[in-house]
Amino acid sequence: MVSTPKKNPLIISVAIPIPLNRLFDYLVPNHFTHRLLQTGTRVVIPFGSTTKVGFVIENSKSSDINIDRLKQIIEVLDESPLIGKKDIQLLQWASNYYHYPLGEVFSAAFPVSLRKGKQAKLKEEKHYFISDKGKLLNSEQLKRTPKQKQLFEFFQSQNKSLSAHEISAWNKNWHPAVKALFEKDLLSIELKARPLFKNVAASESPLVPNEQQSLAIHELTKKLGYFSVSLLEGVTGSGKTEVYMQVIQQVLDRGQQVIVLLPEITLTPQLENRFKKRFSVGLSISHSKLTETQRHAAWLEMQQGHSSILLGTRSALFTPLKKLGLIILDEEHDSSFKQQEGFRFSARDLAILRAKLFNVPIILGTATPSLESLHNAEKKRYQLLHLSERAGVAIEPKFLLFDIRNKKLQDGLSEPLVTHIKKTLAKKEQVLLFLNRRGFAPVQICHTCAWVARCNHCDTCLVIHFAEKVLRCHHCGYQQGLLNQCPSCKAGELKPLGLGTERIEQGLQTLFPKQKIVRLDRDTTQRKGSLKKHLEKINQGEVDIILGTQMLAKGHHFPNVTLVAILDVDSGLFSIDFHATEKLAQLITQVAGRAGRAEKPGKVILQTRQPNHPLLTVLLKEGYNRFAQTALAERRQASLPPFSFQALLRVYASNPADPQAFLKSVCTTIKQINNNNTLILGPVSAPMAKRAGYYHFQLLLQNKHRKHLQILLDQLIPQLYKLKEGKKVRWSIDVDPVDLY
DNA sequence: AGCACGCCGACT
DNA sequence: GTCGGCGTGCTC
Repeated sequence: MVSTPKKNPLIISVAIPIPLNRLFDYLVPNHFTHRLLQTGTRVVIPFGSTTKVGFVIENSKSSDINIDRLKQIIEVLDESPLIGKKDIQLLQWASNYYHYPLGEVFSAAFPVSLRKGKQAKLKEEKHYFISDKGKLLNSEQLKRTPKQKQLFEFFQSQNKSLSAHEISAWNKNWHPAVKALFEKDLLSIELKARPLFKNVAASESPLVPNEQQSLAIHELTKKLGYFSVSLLEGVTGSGKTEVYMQVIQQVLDRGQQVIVLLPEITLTPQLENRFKKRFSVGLSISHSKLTETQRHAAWLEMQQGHSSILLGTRSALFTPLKKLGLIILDEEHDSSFKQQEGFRFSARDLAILRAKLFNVPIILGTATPSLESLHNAEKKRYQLLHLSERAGVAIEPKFLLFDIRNKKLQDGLSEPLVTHIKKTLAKKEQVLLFLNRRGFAPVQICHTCAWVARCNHCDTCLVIHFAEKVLRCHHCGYQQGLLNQCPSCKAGELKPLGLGTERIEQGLQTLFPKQKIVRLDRDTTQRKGSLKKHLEKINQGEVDIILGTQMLAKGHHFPNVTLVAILDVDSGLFSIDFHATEKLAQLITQVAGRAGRAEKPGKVILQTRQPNHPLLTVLLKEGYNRFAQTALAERRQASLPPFSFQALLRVYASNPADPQAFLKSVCTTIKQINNNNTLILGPVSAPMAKRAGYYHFQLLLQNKHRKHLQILLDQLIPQLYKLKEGKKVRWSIDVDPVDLY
């Protein structure tokens, strides 16, 4: 076919996944124009000296670029766009709001396979059936291979072709026998399209909800079919999941699909198992630890309606659905819903927008709501639903503050804490110790001249990892062997200073030589499945003391733990980041939630040098909600979010003068445009200026009105691309930053 | 982001 | 004399 139209050429604007905030125009050859290329259609286009997959945004008759300079598209990949109009709207909004290139934002909504141009087809299923040769066979002839005989007879009894799935349902260890029969030419293979719904037998029926659960289920069911945001505040163990499942059932009964978002990959298997037992519909899983093929399949299963429930992390939010009916976002307060590099979106905020666009309800679940969400609930933008009863028993853990000023600590443990641990162990109950620092000790220091081992690439000290005999930087990963002698004074002895989980573990082993101690941190759970193994051992009662970092705080159930101790809460009390106290309060409450489940009352001990700190006293005496109110009042007073809106401009380069020059120039630029009373905070060096050999600086912009900040950014960002000082640095914009680092 | 073009050091 | 270092500049 001849192409290049000379008259009335059709031109399309394409969003391409490159860090440039503009579209590129292309000519559409005649043989593609029998249908209009709709927004969202994937096209292959020549770009520079390579080819790329881009997304059609607009059709037009003209272009700002001289028509002779336009190239032609190479291929149209989709008959029609793979994502719907509302999802495209969502992506366009996100691109504008987060000031991130549209092509990159589109890209984030697709699995890598589709970004690379793979066909949007689910693999056909292999089906086996008895071959012509097999039809002539008497199964008795297979009596020397009983497995094969059994399988062959199963095929005869079914009298139809069977998928791997169906054979598995009959016998899990079918594979060798099928292979053998196939090789003997007794079975043949055909490919069949996937059935639209895979029905799996559910083995569990709904539990009888308590009064609060019933009320929540009732309220949430009423909202189906319309947009609303519900903040489901349920303390740990109050049965949030049961509420979710009963509402999900209602959505499934309406023939609709559900997205369930979780902050962490480690939490997906738990929920996956419960869902599989409860629901007889297709369930797809999507998170970054799956293979590309698996994510491709999950995306298309939801898009084509094979599955009804999608369980996933942050990036799963954009998965297109045939018929969205409900979004659930669990552990709403968790900061991992905010993407921390590249396209820095908040999955929570975009999930709410998505629910709004599709006119469906969204449930935000948590035991410790974020201050923003509580503020929104106060403003009646969200409906607050409470689950305060712990399912089964209603025992709140008891908090104890241990003042460790001037107290002798043995490997981080105060004497009274050791006594409590002993008492708990004597009752055959488990102890959970929490310290948010891994490694043996955070510093190796010279006893004579006070020289410390520092990282050459970062502003940090090297952390001692005793078992591995290395000093390691927790920021850039640099490591070297342990030093025996001080390289500075060449005389002094080098000693570990401070505490890490590894050192505490060693200390515990001397204190409790007969007890089984398990340490859970990034160092001990790196191998796949090792976390799961540890958790199983803990819940089978094979472990007496559990010691770990952050990862313990999230969602894992330890029914026999009755004593929880946070060894050092002080580090969270005096951070320069105003989010730190909120995060600490959430952490304490979440960790405390691990104690005293089942029939045993729990105790939570906090070791601190700040026993009179208002945050701690309010939190412990009056609970998380009172704390949140106090913290919100403080934020209002200081005009901090959610009473103002922020954007952070981060800059780094290998020469510290370059980011400083850039930010100086940025400040001048801001003052030249109408900045709507935007506060300019900075420029300052980032809290840790040197990281992995680069010097980081930042500028914080703050305005009481979201819109005013957005208008400023709209004007400012195109200028940033033009600043000559910007060429020597890497910069990025973070709208609504949650980590000011 | 890629990828090419472009001007200065150690190598067959 | 060239291979290649990565600095800057463009991509419809």
